[in-house]
Amino acid sequence: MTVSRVLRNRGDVSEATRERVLEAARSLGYVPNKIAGALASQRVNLVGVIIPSLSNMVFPEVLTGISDTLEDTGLQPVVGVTNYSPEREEAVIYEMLSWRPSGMIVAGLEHTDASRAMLAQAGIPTVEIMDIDGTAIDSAVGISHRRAGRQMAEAIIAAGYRRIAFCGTMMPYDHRAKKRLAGFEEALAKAGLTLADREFYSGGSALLKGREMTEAVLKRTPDVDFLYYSNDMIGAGGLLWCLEKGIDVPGKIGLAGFNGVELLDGLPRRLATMDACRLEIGRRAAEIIAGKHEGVIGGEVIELTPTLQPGDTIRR
Amino acid sequence: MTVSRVLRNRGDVSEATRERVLEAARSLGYVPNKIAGALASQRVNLVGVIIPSLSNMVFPEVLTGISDTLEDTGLQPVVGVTNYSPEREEAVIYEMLSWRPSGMIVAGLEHTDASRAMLAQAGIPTVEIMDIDGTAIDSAVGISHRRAGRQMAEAIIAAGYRRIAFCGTMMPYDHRAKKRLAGFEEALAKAGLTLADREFYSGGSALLKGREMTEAVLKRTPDVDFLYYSNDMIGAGGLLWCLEKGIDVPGKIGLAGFNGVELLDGLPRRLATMDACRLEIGRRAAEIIAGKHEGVIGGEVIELTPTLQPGDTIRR
DNA sequence: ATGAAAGCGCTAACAC
DNA sequence: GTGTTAGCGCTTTCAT
Repeated sequence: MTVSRVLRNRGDVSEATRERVLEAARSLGYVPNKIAGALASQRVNLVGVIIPSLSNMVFPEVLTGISDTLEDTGLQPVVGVTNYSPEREEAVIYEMLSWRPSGMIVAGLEHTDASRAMLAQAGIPTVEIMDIDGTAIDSAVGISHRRAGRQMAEAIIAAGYRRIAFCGTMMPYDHRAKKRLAGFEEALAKAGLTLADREFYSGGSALLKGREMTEAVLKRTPDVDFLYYSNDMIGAGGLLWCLEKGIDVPGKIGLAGFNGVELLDGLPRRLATMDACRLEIGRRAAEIIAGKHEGVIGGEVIELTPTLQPGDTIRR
Repeated sequence: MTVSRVLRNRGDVSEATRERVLEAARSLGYVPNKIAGALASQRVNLVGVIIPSLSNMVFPEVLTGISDTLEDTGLQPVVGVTNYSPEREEAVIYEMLSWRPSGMIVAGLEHTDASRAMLAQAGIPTVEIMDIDGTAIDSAVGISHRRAGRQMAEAIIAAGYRRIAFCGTMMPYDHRAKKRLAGFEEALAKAGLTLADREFYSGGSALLKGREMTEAVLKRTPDVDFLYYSNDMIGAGGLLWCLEKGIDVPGKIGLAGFNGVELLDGLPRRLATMDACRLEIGRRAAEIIAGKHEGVIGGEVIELTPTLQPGDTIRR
């Protein structure tokens, strides 16, 4: 009826009735029922966002980008967390799709077959984010982690390091870290090198783990002259440890991480890293959803290019 | 019809038909429409969670607690971010309530009148988290920040420090930081002391800001012998700066932060801090919602007691 | 400019 | 154990 028109600023309503309705709504503390509205209109202003974790600052940052961009489109993000489990992801996707959102943003390109099928059949825009090394269901926004790893290896080799070791997470489902390492080793191989050592961890304080892993590697393989970390937090831990031990960085040992986290700005020395374009990825993904919303069709793949920040932990 | 019964494991359905329905659903890639279901059943498995920010690791951690606990209750968190703006919070609450969630979890006790009214009238359990210094709408789970500030001040004074300064955020709506400072100053006053200096910041890398503020304070008020930071990140920045400058910590200057963040474990020295019980708060809040769901009524206020971790940056 | 009526896709209650 | 029916609170379309 008329009330509905007023509340949605639709159709012609006289100023008088309009005022009356608004007043009544306010005094009654009326909150419309979107469930009924959505059912009737077949329109839902929700966007499902699925990420592996909230403990890793990377994802809250992507979320911030999404949230900021969506803010003035009338769309609302709904977040689901998978804990890096494909089965959990499948369940969360199912759950979200059952609310018939206007779009989905999902981290990564690796999903169960069922997940891919559901997303493909949902009839809504889907954006896979963070990674572009693989096949997208619909749209994708991210960087090539393979290339990022390769690039870092090339920079390290160019700087003259030869005994290079790797420290990273053990998580079997962190596909992006895995791709970075693959690209890294690929570039090493091309230069006739192989990893001098490698160390993995899971759980705990990343900064502390970085220290421990660094110590372990250097004890086991004392002639290592470079440590490549799968993320900045463990890299920062390694850096602090080296500085404390009085090790010459980057003279005797060079260090590099990945992500370009803000935290690094406050460290005694700037760790070499690579920006993962997190905010930008979030923004672009949200823009695609918001745009599709207006009628565009067809998947697009956007590759962002991370910049290598040499910092002060690679010799020049 | 029967299909509905199967999909929800309700009522008696023969194994045969059950199988048939399930099979059909699977092959059709059928995803039920929760919108229609919710409208018909007047039940929604969603819990609204409203927090000020995702950039501050504190909130993702609370979310993790909520998410973990809700996981096996069939309830799903839906996150809204306010950026510390009461108006935005009001809008987000309105938006969420319009989806008729089973419960709401909202950070803090300070809200606009309209927000409070909406939550009070929604007829669903509401849990205000993080803080208990004030009046709750329904239930609340948190710590007394006022008391936390007081306790830290008492410990500092007991350790013999007398020229005490404060460094913190400038955010006018960070009520909890404000309460900690109030409690802190209250305890100082009781000992006949006042803050020797104070410095505020907003935005940027917290670690870096911690360094800058520490330097600024010590330059302006060289006889300061203790720095109380409103959070651990800036405290960590201050600690790193002091260590680099060769300042005797905690001999010449003592330091303390707040939150008990994991990061501190990897620092060269353990910053004194106070655990804010973030995970526990998330868990308890989720439990209240999940419990109410089952029929209990009446608001309860749960005060958690943070423990002071003296670390290595307070003299003993 | 306003009202009336027909669903949206489910669930709940009841019949069979 | 299975089918039938009447809504849930809106939006949409069509009349007035």
